[in-house]
Parts: sequence; structure tokens; C-alpha cells
Amino acid sequence: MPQDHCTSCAKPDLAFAAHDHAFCAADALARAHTLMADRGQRLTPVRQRTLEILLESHHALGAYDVLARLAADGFGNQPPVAYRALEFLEEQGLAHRIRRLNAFAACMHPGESHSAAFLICRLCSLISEAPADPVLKALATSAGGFDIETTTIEALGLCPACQGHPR
Amino acid sequence: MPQDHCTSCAKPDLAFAAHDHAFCAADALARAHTLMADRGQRLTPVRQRTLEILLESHHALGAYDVLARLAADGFGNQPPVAYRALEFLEEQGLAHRIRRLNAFAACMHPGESHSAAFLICRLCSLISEAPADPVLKALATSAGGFDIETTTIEALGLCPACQGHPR
DNA sequence: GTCATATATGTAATATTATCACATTACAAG
DNA sequence: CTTGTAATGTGATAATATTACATATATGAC
Repeated sequence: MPQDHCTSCAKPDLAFAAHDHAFCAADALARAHTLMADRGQRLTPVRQRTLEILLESHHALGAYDVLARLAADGFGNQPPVAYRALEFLEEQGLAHRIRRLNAFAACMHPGESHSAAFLICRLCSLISEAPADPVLKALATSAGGFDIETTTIEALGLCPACQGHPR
Repeated sequence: MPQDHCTSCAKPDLAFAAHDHAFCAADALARAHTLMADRGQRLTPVRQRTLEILLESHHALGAYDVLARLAADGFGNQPPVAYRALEFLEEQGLAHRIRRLNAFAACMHPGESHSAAFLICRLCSLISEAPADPVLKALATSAGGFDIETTTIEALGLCPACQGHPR
């Protein structure tokens, strides 16, 4: 029974490693509550539920997948319901948009740096956040006189577990 | 009359600097022809025209913008016409998909590294390719045991020229 | 408490981006 | 020239995202 918990989420490939995900998700949710309280922001029922849905796994979910889940839970079933909640979570750094997949994933270490680098496994679709700071530094240097405000950094490839399997 | 030409395109912010764009575009197109010949790939009329359209400026164009142009030139006017040409160009490294914008831009130094880092000006929408190698190196390091196959690296912000203007 | 305001949600309609399936045409090798 | 492969044309549809506007709910002033 491989167990780990999410204070070690800073490891590059935590999502790919076996860990106690129930704890992982609960921890992220608790941190979200604290953060929102600190910032005077409201983690309303739809928003919280949306975050919980994203936290169920280290996969990205499309807005319409989230919407279906929300609708099943009694919330509205029109696209803006999902998009608004997701947009809020993203603004607050509680979720990230994965542009490569047109999908969204929960942030696994909210409250830390607002930028992130994502590793997306092409086989199992698991998503992990890698340390972004060195990458951002390199990008800033490469950018010369360009003033960077926000970044999208995503890598598609094979996670450690899927590298064994060929194909 | 500020003049520059595209052998100096390796400069991070060439697209943002004044330059002889007619030469810039012609050069990229010529290089594309050479490359395709070398690789035994066919730069057919739709494909070439698509590339020319993208090369008209350092802006990204949506697939439907490209499609409208192609249709006006007598090519088919159904989405696959544009998407197929764009996909081909991307596979060949002659164009890039800018995920942040759901749009496509011509590659300004085809034949070189297949990965790139993009700088997107939020005001003037100009797009520039920055040296990606240092960024890719940093990303590979951050990625630990994850095996990176392809990357999406984009920065949104203000180009040198637009930094003067407030807003 | 209650009122006024700002914030958040519900809903309908529509816009934008992207893919699938299949018929037809052009090309290149033998 | 014929034959197999690659490329294109076309219609239909899927998937993603936004706009506009009505309704409700929370929050702060009084």
C-alpha cells in the first residue's frame, strides 16, 4: 500500500506517483477555503463543487464534463454555469486551464506561485505540475525586452509509469 | 527607413522590430520550398497559399480566417480545407499553432528546432518566436522522470513598442 | 432588521473552433 | 496507361465558448 500525502506535492511528478489521493484532495480543498477566507473571496456552492469535481483525480476535465456533473448535482445546466465557476477558480489560482486539452485541472498547490508548468501523459492522461520557476526564468531571459504577464507552459509526453508500456 | 532581413530572425523580438517584411516573408517561403523538396513533401497550391497567407504578417490567424481567404482564392470553403493545410504546415514545422489564441502563425525560422517559445503581445497581437532551447532545457529538468515529447510554451504580455502606451 | 447595492446564478440563444465520413480528383511508380 | 496512394472537395455534425439578459442572493449602510 504505497502511501504519500500532499505536503510532498512539490515533487515534480507527484500526480504520477502512488499517493493517498483522498488526503491529497481534502488538503487542497482545505487550503482553498483558507485562501478564499484570507482574500475575502466567496467559495460558493457551485464553485466549491466545481473544485471538488476537479480534485477527484489528477486528470483534466472539459467544461462540459464539469457542467454535466454540476447539473446532476442540481446546479444550472447551461455552459456559463461551468465556465464561470472554472474562470473564478482559475483567477484565484485554485485551478488551471490546460490549453492543449481545452480542459481544466485542479491546482495541487494553491497559494504558491501563480504560474505553473504542466506535464501531460499522452497515455494515461494524468496531469502533473512541475516546478515552473526555472522555466519562467529561462523564458524571461529568452523574451528580451518583451514584458511577460502570463504564461502557458505545457509538455506532452510519457509519465514514468507509462514509459514501460511501449506503443 | 529601418531595414533588417530575416537571417537575423533569430533575434528574440524580431517580429516586434521594424523590418523589411516583404523580404522576411519571401525568405521564409523560399526556405519552405527547399525544405519540402529535401524531404520529398509536396507544397501543393492550397498548402503554399495557406503559408503565404500566414506569412503576410506576424499575427496569428484563426482557421476560419484562413479558410475565408482560401475560399476567396478559389479553393474549397469547408473547414477541413483549412485545417488540413494548417495541420500539414504544422507537422512540417512551417507553421505553429498558438493555443492561447486558437490560431496559427507562420514559422519564422523553418528547418531549425521544432519546438518554439512564443511571445504574444496583448495590445498589438504581434507574435514572436523566442529562443526555446534554454526554456526546454529548464523544462526537461523540472520534468524529472517524465519523458517530454512536445511542448507548448507561450507568453502573453507587452512587446517593447506597446510598453510605452499605458492601459 | 430592511433597504440599496453589488455580486452571483439561471437560462436561452448563438458564436467559434474542430472533426468525421465519404466521394472525387490528382499524382507518382511501375 | 494503369494502378495504388495521397490530396482535395463537400456536407454534416461535434465540441468548445461567449453574449445577453433576467433573477436571486449576499453584504454593508443605515
